Amino acid sequence: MTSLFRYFDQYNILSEEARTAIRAISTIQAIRKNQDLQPIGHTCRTIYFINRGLARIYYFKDDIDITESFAFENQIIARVESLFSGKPSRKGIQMLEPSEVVAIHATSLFSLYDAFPDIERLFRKIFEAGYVDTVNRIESLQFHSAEERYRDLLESSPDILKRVPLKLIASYLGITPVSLSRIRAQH
Amino acid sequence: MTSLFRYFDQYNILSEEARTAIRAISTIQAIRKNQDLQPIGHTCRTIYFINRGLARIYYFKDDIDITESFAFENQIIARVESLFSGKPSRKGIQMLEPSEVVAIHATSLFSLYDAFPDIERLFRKIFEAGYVDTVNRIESLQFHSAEERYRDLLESSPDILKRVPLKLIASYLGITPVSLSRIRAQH
DNA sequence: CTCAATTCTTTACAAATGATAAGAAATCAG
DNA sequence: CTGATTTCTTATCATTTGTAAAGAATTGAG
Repeated sequence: MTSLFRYFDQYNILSEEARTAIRAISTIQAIRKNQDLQPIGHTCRTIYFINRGLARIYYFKDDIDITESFAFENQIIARVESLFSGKPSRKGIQMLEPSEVVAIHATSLFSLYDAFPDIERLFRKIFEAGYVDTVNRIESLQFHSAEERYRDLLESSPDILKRVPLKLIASYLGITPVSLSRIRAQH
Repeated sequence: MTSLFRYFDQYNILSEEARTAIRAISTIQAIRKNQDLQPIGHTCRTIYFINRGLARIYYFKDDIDITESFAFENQIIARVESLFSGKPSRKGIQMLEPSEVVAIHATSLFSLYDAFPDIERLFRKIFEAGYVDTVNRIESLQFHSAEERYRDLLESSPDILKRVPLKLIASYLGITPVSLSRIRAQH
C-alpha cells in the first residue's frame, strides 16, 4: 500500500497509528479486465484506490451504457452520490484493464474520524479536490462544444485513446460514438 | 444569524464556543438587486449563506454570460473551484434580488478547524452534500435532453420562473434563450 | 491462426439546437 | 404615467448531433 500512502501525503500526512488504522480496514484486490468492481444497485460502502489499471463509473440511461467518469492508477474512485447520501447507487464501477485496487471500507473509515482527526482531514481534502474537478466538468459540459471537450480530454489524459474504447469516451463526452467518429475524422 | 445556525444543525450541531467563533468571523451584508457580491477575477475567500434573496454564480464564455448555478435563501454559495484550489476564480457571484447574506471569512474559518474539529466536520458535511448535488448535475448535463433538464429544474425549484429571467435559466440549462422559448412553447 | 464478435467509420436522413433578425411583451428610469 | 430598454417569443435558415444501416477494422475466443 506504499503508493496509497504516497498519494495521501499529497493531501495530509498521517501519523503511523493512523496509517495502521487504515491498513486494518483495507484489502488489496485483483480484478480482471471488464469485471465489475461494484455492481449497479448497491449502496456505495467502499472507496477504492487504483494501484494498477483503470476503472470507470457507468450507468444506464434508456438502456444505453453511459460512462460517468474514468479513474487511472494512483487515483481514488467512489460513487460519491451514494457514499455521502447513503442511498443505493444506480451506478457501477467496472475495471477496463487487469487491475489491482486497495479497497477501503468506508463505513469503518468514517468511524475512524472521531479517533483520528488527521484521517478526517485527509479525506476532507481528497474529496474537496474531487469536488473541484466535478465543478470544472460542469463548465465543460454546459457550454463547450463536443469537439472542445474531446480536445480537452486528450490534453488531460493523453494516453486515454490507447486504453479506452472510443464508445466509452463518446458517452463520457455526452455524445454518440458516431458523433465522436465525425469529430475525429475532420482532422 | 439564527437561520444560519439552524442550517448548520442539519449537518452537525456546534458547541456554543464554536458558534461564537463563527460569529466572530462573519458579517451580515445587504446587497441590492443585480449587484455583484463577488466580482470575476478574485480568489474566493468568502463563503456566503443567503438569509434572504437569491444569487447566481456566472462567468463569460466567448463574451456570452453563463449562469453556472443558482442559490436561494437558506443555502450556502461559494466558488468552490477557487476556494479549494486557491486560484483566482473566473466566476462572479451576483444577487438577483435585494438580498441579505452572512459572509463567512473562509481563511479565518479554515484556521478554526484545528481548534474546533466540530466546525471542520460541519463544513466537511456541507461540502460533501454540495459535491453530491454537483455529481447529479453532471448526469443531467451529460445525457438528458434540454427539455428533460428544464422539467427537472421546475420540479426542484418550482418558483424559479417567477424569480429568475429566462435567459439566465437558459444558460444554466446549457442552451440558448431561443431554444428555451421553443421548449416552453411546445406545451 | 481462424472465425466470430465487437468496435469503429462512413453515409444518408431526421431531429434538435444555434444564429440572426424582427416584433411583442415586460420592465425600468425618470 | 411614459418612453426607452430589456427580455421573450417567433420565424427562417444553417449547423450540429442523433438514428439507422452497412461495411471495414479490430479484438478476442478457441
